[in-house]
Amino acid sequence: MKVRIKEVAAAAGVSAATVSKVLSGRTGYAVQAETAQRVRQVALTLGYVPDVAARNLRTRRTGQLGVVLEAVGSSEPDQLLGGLTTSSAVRRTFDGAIMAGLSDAARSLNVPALVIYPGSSGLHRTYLDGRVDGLLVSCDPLRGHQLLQDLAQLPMPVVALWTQGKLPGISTVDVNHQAGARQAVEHLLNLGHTRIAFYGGGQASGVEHFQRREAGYREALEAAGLPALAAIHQGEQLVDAVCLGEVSAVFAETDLGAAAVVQALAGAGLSVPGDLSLVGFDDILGAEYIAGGLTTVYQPAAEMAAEGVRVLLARLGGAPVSQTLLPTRLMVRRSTARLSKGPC
Amino acid sequence: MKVRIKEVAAAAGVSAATVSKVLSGRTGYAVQAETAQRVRQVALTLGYVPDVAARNLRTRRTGQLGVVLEAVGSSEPDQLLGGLTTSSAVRRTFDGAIMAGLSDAARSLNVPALVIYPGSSGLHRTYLDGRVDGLLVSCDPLRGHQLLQDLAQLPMPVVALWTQGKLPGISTVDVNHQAGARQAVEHLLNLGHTRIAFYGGGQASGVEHFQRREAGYREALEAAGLPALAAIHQGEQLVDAVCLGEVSAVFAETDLGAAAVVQALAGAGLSVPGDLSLVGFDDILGAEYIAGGLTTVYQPAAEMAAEGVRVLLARLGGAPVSQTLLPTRLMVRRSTARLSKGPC
DNA sequence: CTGTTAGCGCGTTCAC
DNA sequence: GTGAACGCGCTAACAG
Repeated sequence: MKVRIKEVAAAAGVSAATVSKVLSGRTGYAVQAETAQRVRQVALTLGYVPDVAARNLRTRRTGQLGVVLEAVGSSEPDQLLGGLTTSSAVRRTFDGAIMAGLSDAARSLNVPALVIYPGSSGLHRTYLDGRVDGLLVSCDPLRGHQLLQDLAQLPMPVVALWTQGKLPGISTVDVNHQAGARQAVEHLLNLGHTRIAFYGGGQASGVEHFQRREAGYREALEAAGLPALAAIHQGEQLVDAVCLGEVSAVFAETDLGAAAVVQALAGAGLSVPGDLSLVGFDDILGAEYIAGGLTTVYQPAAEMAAEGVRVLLARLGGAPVSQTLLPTRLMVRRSTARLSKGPC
Repeated sequence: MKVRIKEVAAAAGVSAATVSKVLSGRTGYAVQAETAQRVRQVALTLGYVPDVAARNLRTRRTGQLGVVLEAVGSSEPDQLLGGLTTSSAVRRTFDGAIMAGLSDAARSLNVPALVIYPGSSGLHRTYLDGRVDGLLVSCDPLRGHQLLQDLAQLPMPVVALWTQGKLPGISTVDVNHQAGARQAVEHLLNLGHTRIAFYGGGQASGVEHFQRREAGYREALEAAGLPALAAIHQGEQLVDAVCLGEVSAVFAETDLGAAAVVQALAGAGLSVPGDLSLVGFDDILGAEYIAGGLTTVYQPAAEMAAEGVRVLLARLGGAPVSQTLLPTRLMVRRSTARLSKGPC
C-alpha cells in the first residue's frame, strides 16, 4: 500500500503539516533542524512519496511544462525538395535535437516532466489547463503564427522557439538567422569571391527565417561594397549564371537547397567547389554527404530548447517577457574554395 | 474566472452530482435524456472544463501516458562511426520518428497527453507514480534491459519498444529484425550472388538487434544451401575478400556500417554496386546519399510507436501482456546489382 | 517553532 | 431519477 502523510507524521511524532513543510523543500518555513532531519529519515524508511494529484489540487500547479511540437506528428505527406529528401524528415531531425535539449534542461533544472502535444489543431484549454504550468512551443518556421496566437490566450506563460519578433505576451527564443547568413557570405568574401548569389525563395518565400537569411546575405555584400544579385531559385538559371561567369559562389537558404544546387550543377558537368563554392544553412543530418561535405551554418537547436526551458522557468518565477537570439556557428567543410578561373 | 461544476448545476437547475454523471460520458447512470441534454448545453455555453487535478485526485487516474526515451537527452559524447556520422544523431532520427508515431496515435486514440521522461537514471516512483497511468519505454537497442527491469517494478503497465523477448510483465513491440535481414539477403540471392558476407559485430556485438540480423542472414543462406561466411567488421579485411573474389555482396548490419564499407572500398578504388552489391539496415536519414542510394531495410519506427500506444491502452483496459513484431520493408535503391565478373 | 483547521474541486455512494 | 453528504491527500493560513 501507499504510505500517506499522516502515517509519516505519526511515526515521526509530529503533525502532517510539519511533514509537509519539511518535504516541500521550501526554506523559510521555520522547522527545527533536528525535527526536519527526523521527518526526512522516517519518510525515507517508510518509502513515502507525496501524492501528486492531491498536491496539484491543493497548490493549483503541476510542476510540469507543456511542449507543443507543431511539425512532429503532423502526419502530412512528405514534400520532395530537389528530389533528394523530405522536409518532414528534416523537421524530425530538428525536433529530435529540440527534444534532446528539452530533456537535458528539464532534468538538470529539476522539472518533473514535459507534456507533449502535437501542434496541429484543437489544442483546447481542455487539454492544457491544469496539466501544465507553462508552455513551450516549437513553431514550424514554414507556417505563420496562428497557433501561437491561439496559445497566447491561455492563462499561462508561453515561450516560442524558432521564432522572433514582437508577439505580445510571448517570450521568444530563436537562432540569429541574419547574423549566421552574414557570416556565411563573409566566409565566401574571404575566399576572394565577389560574385555571390543567393539561392532560394528569400524575401519572396514569405517565410521569416528565409527572409532574414537573405537580409544577412545583402548586409554582408553591402558592407563589402559589392552588389547583391537577385535571388535565384531555379537550378538551370543558376547553371547558366555560372557558365557565363556571373556567379562564382552561392549562399543557399537551406541545405536542401544546396543539395539541389549540387544536383543541378552535376547535370551540367560542373562540380563543387571546383566550379562553384557553396554554403548552405541548417547543418542538417546528412550535410556531411552533400558535395563531399557541405560548408553550412549550424543551428544550435538543442541549446535553443534548453534556453527556452530556462526562459519559461524564469517567467514562472515572475520574470518579464523576453526575446533571445542565439548565435549560429559556421561549419567549414569542403564545398567552399578560394576563387579560381571560371569554367565552360 | 474558471467555471465550476456547481455553477453549471445551478444554471441548469440540477445538482452538481447530476452534472458529473452526465459529463462523465458513462452510460448506465440513469439520467433523463432531456435533463442530460440541457446540462450539456449549459456546460458548453458556460465554457465549463472539469478541473483536471480534482478529477485525478478523485479517480486516481490521470489519462496520461508516460514515454521514457532512453537515448534522447542522454547527452553522451557522439561516437564516430566510420568517420561519417554519429550514432546519437541517428538515434535522434529514430526518436523523432517514434515521437511522430506516438503523437499521431495519442491524438487519434484520444489520449490527453504524453509525458516525457529522459531515460537515463533516477527514474523514481517519485516522478512516475500518480502522473501517468502507464508507460511506454523506447529502449536503447545498444544497451541492456536494466532500465526496463527497474520500470517493471512500478505499479502500472509497461510497454517496451525496440525490444522483444520474454520480459515478465512487460509487453513488447519490435521490428522483425530477423525476417528483415532474411529478406535483404534474399534480394542479393535473387540478383545471382552466392558469396555474400555479413558486415558488422553480429553475434559477437552483444546487441540483440544485431544478433537477430545476423541470424536472419544465416537463415537465408542456409535456406539457399549456401555457406554463411564469418562476420567481418574490418574494412580492409572486406576489401581483401572482394579483391580475392571471395565476396560479391555484403549485407551490413546497419546503414552506418554500409557507409563505412563504401568508404573502405573507395579507398581501394572499388565501387558500389560495380564491384560489390551492398545492402544496409535501418534506412537512416541520409541513406539516399550513401553510394548514390543505399538499398536497405526500412524500420517502421512510427508504426511501432503507434502500435505501442494501442497495446498500452489495451492493457489499461485489462488485456494481458503481449508481444508484437512488425514487418520491415526492403527499400531497393542503387547499391545492389546483378552479379557480374570480379574486379582487381 | 509546531499543531489544528479548513478547504482545493470533483466523483461517488447512499437516501429520498 | 435526483440530490445531499462525504472524502480523495495535501497544504495555506492561522492559533497556540
